Amino acid sequence: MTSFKSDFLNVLSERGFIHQCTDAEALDTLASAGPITGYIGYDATASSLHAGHLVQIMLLYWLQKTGNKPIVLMGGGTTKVGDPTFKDTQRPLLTDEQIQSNMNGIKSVFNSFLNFGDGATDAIMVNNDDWLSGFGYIEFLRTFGTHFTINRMLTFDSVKLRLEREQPMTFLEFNYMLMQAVDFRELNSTYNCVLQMGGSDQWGNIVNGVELTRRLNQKAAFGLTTPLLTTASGAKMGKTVGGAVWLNADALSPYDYWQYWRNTEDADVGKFMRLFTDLPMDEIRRLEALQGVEINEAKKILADAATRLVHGEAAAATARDTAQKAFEQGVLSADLPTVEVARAELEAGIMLAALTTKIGLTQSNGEARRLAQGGGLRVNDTAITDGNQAVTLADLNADGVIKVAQGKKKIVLVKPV
RNA sequence: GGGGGAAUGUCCCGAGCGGCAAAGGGGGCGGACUGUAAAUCCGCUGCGUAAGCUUCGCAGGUUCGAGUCCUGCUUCCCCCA
Repeated sequence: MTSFKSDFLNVLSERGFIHQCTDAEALDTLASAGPITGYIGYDATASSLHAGHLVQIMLLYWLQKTGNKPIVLMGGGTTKVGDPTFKDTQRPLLTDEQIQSNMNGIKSVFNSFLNFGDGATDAIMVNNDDWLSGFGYIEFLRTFGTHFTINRMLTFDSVKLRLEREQPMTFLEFNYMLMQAVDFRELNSTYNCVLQMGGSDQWGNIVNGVELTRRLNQKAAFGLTTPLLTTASGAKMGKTVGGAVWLNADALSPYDYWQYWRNTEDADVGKFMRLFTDLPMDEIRRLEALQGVEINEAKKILADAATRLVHGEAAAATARDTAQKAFEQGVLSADLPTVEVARAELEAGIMLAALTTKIGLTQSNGEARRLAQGGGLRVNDTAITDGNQAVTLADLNADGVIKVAQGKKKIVLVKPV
């Protein structure tokens, strides 16, 4: 592994963030000379970012930690077009209202990772709608269209893939890469931003921005991408029982978030600690070397550190404590996910299958029944194989709740009200 | 403009002589084994307590019966112009 002069690239490099870089040497020289400004763009396609975005967020985190200025670019404008990169089909267009509300949801998570403000290395957040929407069509074409050739655009993998699979790509989507390039140029003009980062799938888009900036602004500009992340067994990252691993607490509770990291495969522990925590490298090297049962300790530390970054120290501690009680001591903690059910319903007796569906453990009664048959449902730690069995107030435990579990890891406390 | 093909189980791929709730994968979930891991093995994977109900691009039609045949429409692909 090459050694760099700048802290920034050294950290990224030893932690495994770097996949490709347009000119690592020149970027290193620049970064070692003084603070640089870099940005990453996020399109507002959902109301929360998820674990898949985390690598990129960590890039901004380290950028700031090593004395540089991060810009968070909200894709208010680009989301209106929709990024076609490596997608098979066009996604439905979002309305302005949806985009706005998604952006509001996404913004909050950055506060946990970055310090925003007016200082030299304080992070700022900008919205590309501010400049993109202002362009007239002809003006846009004349200003930027002349710098892109169709010949070149068609050679990008992101476009080629779609064409080779004989899937249509609309002209609208085809314009996305221009808009992203314009973003970089705009940020370079306004904030002297010299670096765009992103996932490896963004390489083509980033390179376009780098070239456009160099050409129009006659300034140095760099691009850097992170490797595509999969777990050691090849699965895509960021999925869990309930769906994506969201970063917003209202989309995924800190407890579930903690659980996600706790369940990391052995082989991924070191990699994840490098990428998703700020633990010192010495400690990571020590922890990832643990073997067998001992590596579970490392996983807890990983979960703690990762949760702390997103949800804060207190939430991480609570999550760990809750998990420890539930899994290691077999004790219930009041902090487990709790759902309130009308007392009257329990009094009358509610079918187990209906109950699990009601509290979100299953999607339909039929699914619940099948699950039960396979031994996947338990009430107060007793497996119930008949989904039609009634759950009543008699099932309340000493704490006045009913513990319903789907499998071994998904536990919900039912509380009568 | 002409000719030929394709759309299947609300995750993906993909079989399907007129009797099909629809083969097989992948993925996901559950169980066993373990260490809240991986690998492996087993089970489940449309809705309904049930009778039953609703699915194969959309709308009609033929038939006792249609994913399967006919007509029209939509979308996509290929070839010719």
